[in-house]
Amino acid sequence: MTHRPILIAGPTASGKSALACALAERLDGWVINADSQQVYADWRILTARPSAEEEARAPHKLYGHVTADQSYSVGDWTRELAGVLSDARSASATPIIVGGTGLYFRALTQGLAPIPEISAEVRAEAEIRAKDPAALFAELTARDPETAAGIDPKNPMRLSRAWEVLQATGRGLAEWWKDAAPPLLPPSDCVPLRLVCDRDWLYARCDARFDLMLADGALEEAAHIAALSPPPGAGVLKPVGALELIAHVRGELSLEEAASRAKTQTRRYAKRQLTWSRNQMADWAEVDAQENYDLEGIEERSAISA
RNA sequence: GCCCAGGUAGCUCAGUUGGUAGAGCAGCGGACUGAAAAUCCGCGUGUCGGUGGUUCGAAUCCGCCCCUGGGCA
Repeated sequence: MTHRPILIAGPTASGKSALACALAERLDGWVINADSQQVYADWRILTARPSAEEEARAPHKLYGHVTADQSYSVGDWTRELAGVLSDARSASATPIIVGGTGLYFRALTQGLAPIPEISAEVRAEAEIRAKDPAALFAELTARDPETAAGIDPKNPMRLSRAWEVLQATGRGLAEWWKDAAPPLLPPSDCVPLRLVCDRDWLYARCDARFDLMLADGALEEAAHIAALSPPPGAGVLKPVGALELIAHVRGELSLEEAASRAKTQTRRYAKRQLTWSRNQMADWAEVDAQENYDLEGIEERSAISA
């Protein structure tokens, strides 16, 4: 490998996959997915996975390899990524990690606590308890005040996670975090880039892209998923627009209404990504998504000086 | 042309007997440690159609005008 790994974080519909592909071609690299939804095999169009043409131009890893009945988490991703990075090293390929999931990038560059997998029984119990956030927060405050102090008292998912870890391992999250493993890729060992762009420009692209998804067969994908009848809350139902399109396929929502809601959800998602990027990745180098990419400049930054 | 109902936030609307206005959605800001395209927190952003009048004071009452929808011709 003659180049350091390149990290490309950007909001949905910002054109980051195209940038990654162009860089991979230029540097003999691999495009590696850092998007929590593009891992699902059954969603290609709705999750805006790289096209077949792009996949033919450079190797793409960790895309579409998770089946609809599987769950997937940042832990799964981090473990799989370790293997891919190792393979890339053997193949002398430059890893180009691209995606929109801020949490995945955080785990990658800052490390993840070695918390064991929690059993389905405990997780189910935690989910039930989280339906009463106030009570669960009170219990956590009593049993694990250090973790509770750092948790949003009204956020059921965060409370549920804190409780399940405490219940299953006997240790609180705050304790576990103190054992965080060193990051797979410290920022000093890679080139972290974040795409920035004008808000109106991005929103217009989100809207236009959803219409393209419909034209490309997103409804057929939704019909396929609907036929699998995944349980409510399944990971495969998480992509923006999934529930709306499935509702339309089932005749519960007009296409116009489904599309309108999905576009709104997409904009809200993009906004959250921008907030994360602006505040959590403030020290990453900015790349303007609206201008022609300076591939040469990025290559130079990535080059390992002898 | 006449009659009726409406013109209040980006949208849909609320606004009691006159005291310069508030909900939902959208939008904006923020959080985020194994569901993260998830989940959660915070913030009204306004010539109350226009204009003249009554009044200490008008989104609110009166006159005229403009616009929209419906009805009658």
